[in-house]
Amino acid sequence: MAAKRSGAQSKRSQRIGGSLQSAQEPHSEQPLSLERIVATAVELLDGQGVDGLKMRQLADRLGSGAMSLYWHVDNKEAVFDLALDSVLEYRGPPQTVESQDWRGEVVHMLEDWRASMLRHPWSASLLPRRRLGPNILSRLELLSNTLTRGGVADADLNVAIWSLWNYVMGATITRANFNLSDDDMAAAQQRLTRLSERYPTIERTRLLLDNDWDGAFRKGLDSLLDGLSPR
Amino acid sequence: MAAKRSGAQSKRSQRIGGSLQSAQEPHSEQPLSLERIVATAVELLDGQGVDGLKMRQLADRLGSGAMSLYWHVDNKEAVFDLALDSVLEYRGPPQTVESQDWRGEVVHMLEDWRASMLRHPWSASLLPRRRLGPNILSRLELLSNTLTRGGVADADLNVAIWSLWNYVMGATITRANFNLSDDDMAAAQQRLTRLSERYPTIERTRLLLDNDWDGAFRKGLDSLLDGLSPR
DNA sequence: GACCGACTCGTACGCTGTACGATTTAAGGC
DNA sequence: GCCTTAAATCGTACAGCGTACGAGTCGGTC
Repeated sequence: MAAKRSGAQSKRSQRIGGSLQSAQEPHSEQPLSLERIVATAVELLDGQGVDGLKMRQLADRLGSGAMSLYWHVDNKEAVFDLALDSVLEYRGPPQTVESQDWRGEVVHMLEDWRASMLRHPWSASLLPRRRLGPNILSRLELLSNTLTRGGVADADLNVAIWSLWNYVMGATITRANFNLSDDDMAAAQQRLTRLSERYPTIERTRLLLDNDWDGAFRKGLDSLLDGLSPR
Repeated sequence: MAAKRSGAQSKRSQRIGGSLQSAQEPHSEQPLSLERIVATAVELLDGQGVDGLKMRQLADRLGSGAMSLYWHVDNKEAVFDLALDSVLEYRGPPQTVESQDWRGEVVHMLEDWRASMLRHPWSASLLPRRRLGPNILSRLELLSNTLTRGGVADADLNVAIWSLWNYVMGATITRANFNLSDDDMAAAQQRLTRLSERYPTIERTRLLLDNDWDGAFRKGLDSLLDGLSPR
């Protein structure tokens, strides 16, 4: 008669810190642990996407029975929460960046944020729907500090933070879901030219085919920071 | 031997235009139709959210068997696509807005976009993952035109459009998923003060409790437009 | 030995989307 | 009237999902 633990998080709620890599050993005789579960879930999510993560498959990869997972984890939702947060750690700006350059630090952190999520495309669509984990809160705290250091008044701070958040989230979610294989590109091209008389302008500027996503992200971010900076 | 239709869209692919209201008659003897299916799907989505839409329940509401839906619709994904696009129609700016005020038109269209999605919160998280329907493309076309009229050069146009798109999507998705009941608010409050020494700045400015979402959206949008406007 | 908590997992249940094929209904042609 | 054909409906069935439940295993302590 094993008593399932009840509260917010199973007793195995240690820190999920940084060392979450693991080779792709399909099965192994190591004991189950939160760390292994989360790391393997991330692998699976990277490979199959959000809908591709099944508890049974996750257990298979770990060499265990499906129901064993539930000793370490409350339910599938919790797996998502943990996997998401584990992927969003931020190590801070490189040492070459001096603390004078607040704007550079903001850009660096946000580009790193976007890059982290694009490395795990499932994380982008997941993030807005879930409780903000410690790694996310840390990034917001850092952003808040840096902006303050840059001269943004307290009264304008929240608007600035949310504007940057909105921009980064929108850009990353859009990019992560725009997985353009060559076939897709061809299809989009065809579709567009077929509709060119109905949407002449966006066809002319090739809005949907413009694929310098990184550059566009950076430019838009610059514009937004221009608009937000104290004048 | 009924031949299921194959191609892109079942033969019932008429325009889904504007008149998509329907009272909440739980069952009725009217025949099934794409329009009724989509309208009822929207009702259900509004009430239960994305995960709450089940084909059986949808059929029940329509007073039909579950499998009857599949004559009109390829699969559940198609229901999502149709429901999403049906909700994003734009009727254009009011007549009081004169064509001089390009920036006002942009703001109006984008605020209407956000409002439409917040009226159907499921649509926000759905949009980035799906093919762009005609109503969305029309909005992009309009945006493109208006910006050009406002003096944005072709070379900067795509960056401007995507920046605005990113901002609006990020803001709307975030807002739509932040459904703060009073209980949630209380919980967040508690959680924050408990963590106040770890995240002092965002606690001080009450970032997560600031609930003037509409005002913040407008202010951030203004800043972004400031940054994007030709100097 | 007895006991106990930590942990694992086989089985089973209810629910999902939907393939398949039988059935009903509507519309013409004669 | 009756026959044929296509459009539309739906009952049944199946595989796959998350997970509740309870039995089973293991390694310490007394």
